[in-house]
Amino acid sequence: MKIKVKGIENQGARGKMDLNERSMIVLKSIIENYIQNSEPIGSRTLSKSIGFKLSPATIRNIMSDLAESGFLIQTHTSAGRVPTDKAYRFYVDSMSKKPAVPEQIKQKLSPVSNVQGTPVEHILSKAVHLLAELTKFACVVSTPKQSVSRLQRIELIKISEDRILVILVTKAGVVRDKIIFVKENHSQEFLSSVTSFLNEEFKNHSMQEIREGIHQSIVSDRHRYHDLLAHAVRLGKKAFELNQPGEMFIEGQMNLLLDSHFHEQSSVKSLIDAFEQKTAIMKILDESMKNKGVHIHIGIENDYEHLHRCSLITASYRNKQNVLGSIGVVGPTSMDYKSIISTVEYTAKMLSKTISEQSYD
Amino acid sequence: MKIKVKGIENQGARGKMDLNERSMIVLKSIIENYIQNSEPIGSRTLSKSIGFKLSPATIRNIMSDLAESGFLIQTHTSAGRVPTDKAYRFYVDSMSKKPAVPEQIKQKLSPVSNVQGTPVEHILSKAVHLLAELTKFACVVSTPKQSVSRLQRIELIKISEDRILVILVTKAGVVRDKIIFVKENHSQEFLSSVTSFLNEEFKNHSMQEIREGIHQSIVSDRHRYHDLLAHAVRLGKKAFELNQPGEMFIEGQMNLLLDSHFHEQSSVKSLIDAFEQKTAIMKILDESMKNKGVHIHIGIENDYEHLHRCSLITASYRNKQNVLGSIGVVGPTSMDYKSIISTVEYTAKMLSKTISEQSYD
DNA sequence: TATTAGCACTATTCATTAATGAGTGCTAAT
DNA sequence: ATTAGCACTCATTAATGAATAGTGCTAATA
Repeated sequence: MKIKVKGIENQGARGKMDLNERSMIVLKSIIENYIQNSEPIGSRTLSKSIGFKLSPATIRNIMSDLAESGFLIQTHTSAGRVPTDKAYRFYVDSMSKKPAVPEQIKQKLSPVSNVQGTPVEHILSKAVHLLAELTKFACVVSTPKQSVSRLQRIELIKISEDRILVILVTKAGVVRDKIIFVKENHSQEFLSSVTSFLNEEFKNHSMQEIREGIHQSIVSDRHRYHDLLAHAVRLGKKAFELNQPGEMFIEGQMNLLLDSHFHEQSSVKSLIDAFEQKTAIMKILDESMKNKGVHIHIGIENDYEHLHRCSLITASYRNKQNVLGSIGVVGPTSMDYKSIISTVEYTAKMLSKTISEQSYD
Repeated sequence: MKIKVKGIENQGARGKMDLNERSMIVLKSIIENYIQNSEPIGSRTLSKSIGFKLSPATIRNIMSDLAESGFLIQTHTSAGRVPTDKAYRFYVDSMSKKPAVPEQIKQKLSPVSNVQGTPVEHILSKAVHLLAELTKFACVVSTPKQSVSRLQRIELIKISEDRILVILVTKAGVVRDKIIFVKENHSQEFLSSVTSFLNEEFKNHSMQEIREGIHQSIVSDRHRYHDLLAHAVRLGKKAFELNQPGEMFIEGQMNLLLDSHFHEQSSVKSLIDAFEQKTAIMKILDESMKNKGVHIHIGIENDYEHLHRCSLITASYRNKQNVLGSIGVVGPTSMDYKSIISTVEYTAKMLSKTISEQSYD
């Protein structure tokens, strides 16, 4: 969005400008100043810092209007005005195209692609760690959802008489393991048969499909296997049971404490709660997987009350086939949206690239 | 350590007591009070709260002596006196036998044993989470050291032409995976041969041994395998290469912020650094694996400067065969050592029990 | 000789006050 | 429509003083 303004930088000529657009510029200046300095700017200072000539008094009028429309609030009479969540929303919505990611940031994120060959979890944790370091806020990333990823391979390993170690490898490159307890003492050979049966049968199917279809599929194949069948059904059901809820890595929580906006005791407590009980943030990350691009949740827009003073910037990452999870930043509503958004976007892109390259299809 | 004191609770008869022992009691009272209330206690108040009759003036003399011997410091004249790290050290060293773990705490930790069948990492993360919840401090746990654990099984799975997924299962029940890149395009069948060869050869050996002995062992077996050999050596070397440095889970960092002792800006910053760069804490956890029992590091005793205002209580956990890692609490030097120590000890015990039960030997 | 009472002294904390200053709102002039 | 000027508000800061909690020292005491 380009705003045309006549007479800028020209003291003498006062160009005609649409009031609306002018107040937008003022609003943006206020927001940007607040983002930078974390304290309200006065009409006088603003008048000086703004690009074109406008007296403090005029700016006061504009500010007054903006306050009336809900873009600004005063904490008390005669205090500077501070942007509301509505203002931030306007700001990000009307944001000119995201700026290019600075070379410096790209460089600092480059280690993400240097951890190829390591488990996906390591890549994620590397990425979220770097992102936290760069943004100086708290960052989160969700691990790939098991349900959507497709099976690459299953292994059943006999551990003891009554325990079998199940290893699931998904196309996305995620390895999950669990132990299942069985009553019968199967031989390793028998398990190998079941293993190859399950692999043949279910390779390339999503976990969800497998779980839903495990009965039908096996039943229809009845003629090929005999005593194997009953056991395979049982083992298979157990093996594919969803055991792990979505996980989430958090990094840089402490960063938030250094941020001036969270110095008040009450909001610190809120944040602790929000991170303690991870569900709310997890939900936002999940939501973010449904659509492409960067998602922005500003303060009060968040359903969860403890996050009302935070903004979340999230973006999903994927391999060639599926959206796997998402990564995001949790910071104060007055964060520097411009740079954070592009940094998150870039990180997600890097992540997708790295993971795709070592995905198994 | 039992201290015999005559005349306690008896105003009239002033029993003879060794001055030293009496001052110990005073010191302990001061420490315990400070642990509880986080603020210095005055001679007058102490005189009232102490078990036996002793005037404020006498207590002042004793306190003065204690200060001279380095057990107490005054932040400034006419402020109450506060225990030094030396005092805490005395306190924990002279502590009477650890109190039994309260039933309530046992109950709250019981979920640790309810996660059997899940990966070891989950058990650890559950334990450290609960510990943080109970102690209200930050808690850490190190994942099992790869080097000491012994091999249960290795699997090589062909992923693509040039990539092989290696899955290592240790006796301790830890599953590790990594991808290795190869130049030759091996068939899955060939990999199976290598797999069984490696399994036969190395099962029950520690990773360290395997890594060190992989040459000799294979060479001495030369007669049994032919072309397999060269590849097996290469693959084996790659597969067993140490790829992951010890990991560590952290929980409840935020708890520290609510603690009154860390409210000063400076010490918060220190803590952030300490957790950011995990090596120092990791080192203490590693150290703790060398000896049995609970380890206590008080403030200045820590090598790492950022931890000078913290105490760490750690204990190792193990399976039937090996010490695997350790778990610990990071809190202010004025923590309630009595209860924290026994809680950490109990948690480590629970952890050992749970992990032993699902270990593979 | 060890303990205690009493008193002088000191430093923190808290509430009050006054000065300062940044900022707005309104009105009249341009 | 814009601006200058002025009155007013409220937060922040520093200074003041009273109250408080604490020690150190000395002389009296058991």
